[in-house]
Amino acid sequence: MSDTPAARSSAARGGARSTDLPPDMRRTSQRRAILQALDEAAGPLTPHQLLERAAAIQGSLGLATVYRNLATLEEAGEIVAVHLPNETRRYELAGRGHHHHFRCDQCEGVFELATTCPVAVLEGVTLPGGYEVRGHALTLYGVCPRCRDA
Amino acid sequence: MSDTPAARSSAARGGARSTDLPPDMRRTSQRRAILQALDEAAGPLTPHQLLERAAAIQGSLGLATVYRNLATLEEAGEIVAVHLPNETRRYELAGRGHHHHFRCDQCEGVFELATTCPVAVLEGVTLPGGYEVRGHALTLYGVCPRCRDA
DNA sequence: TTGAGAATGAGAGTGCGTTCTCAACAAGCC
DNA sequence: GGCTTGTTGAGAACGCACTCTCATTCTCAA
Repeated sequence: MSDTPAARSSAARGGARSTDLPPDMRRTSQRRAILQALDEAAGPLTPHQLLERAAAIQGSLGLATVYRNLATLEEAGEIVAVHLPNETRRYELAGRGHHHHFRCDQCEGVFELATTCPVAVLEGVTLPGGYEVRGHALTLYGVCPRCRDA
Repeated sequence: MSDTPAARSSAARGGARSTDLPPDMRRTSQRRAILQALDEAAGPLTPHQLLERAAAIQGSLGLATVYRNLATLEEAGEIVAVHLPNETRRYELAGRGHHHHFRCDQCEGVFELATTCPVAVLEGVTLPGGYEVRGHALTLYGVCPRCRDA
């Protein structure tokens, strides 16, 4: 647990990020648990994963609370939604810069990658056919280290 | 209509591809209309788009027929499903080789790209962290030529 | 031409992610 | 401590993509 991407990213930001809430937002235990779960994750989480992990931190909480807080926190710019092909929406903490995700074919987990983006070269380019590129979505698939070693 | 990607791809394959059905599959007018609609499209289509376009070719047909044929044709290897982030499943004719898609932010259309793949370099590579890459999904976003000129 | 059975169409049904409702609770200002 | 009001939890409700049902129609081998 000491060198997971989550542990590293948490350390890089100085730890107790989960208390950084906009001033007009009440600091409830549920909200803090949701942010803590996102902070400790190695990649973006689905609402159901978040429900599970936040419940492990906080006691128990309702699915409606998770959805409500995701909407509120996204609007406040604290978190961002992550869409992967053929997957339900996931969420991760905002402010992590441009990065992509890796999805393990075996455990179906999604992880944040630190690899430099191979698609950046196309940004702003007009492709043959006249398509003006303004953004991209890249997901890598394969086997995560945990599943390979298992 | 004479130089769309669809027209070009159709011409490249010699035209009346839509009659190439597996021998154990009955050649109904609905089935032919579905394949013709896919053949004439500039990119993958959703079941509803397909319903609309096949109906324009054939008269009218039911949504269940579209879904049933998509499943049958996919199983037969005639078509492939295309998953884009935050979009419902789309379908395109099989055998078009490795390519990616461009989604227009304005008209929300999805187009097939002929651009060489910038991610191929990562195929088979093990990334820092131990992630073994075995595949990828890339979608480019921006403005299509039609919307830019409009 | 005919008959078996594959395919169709319309609409009801299903599954799943997400949102709404409303009474009870709790954060935070006075 | 008391009060205001934002927040919560449980479950019903919703929306949408997709599948099933079944009577009818159509394809195609014999």
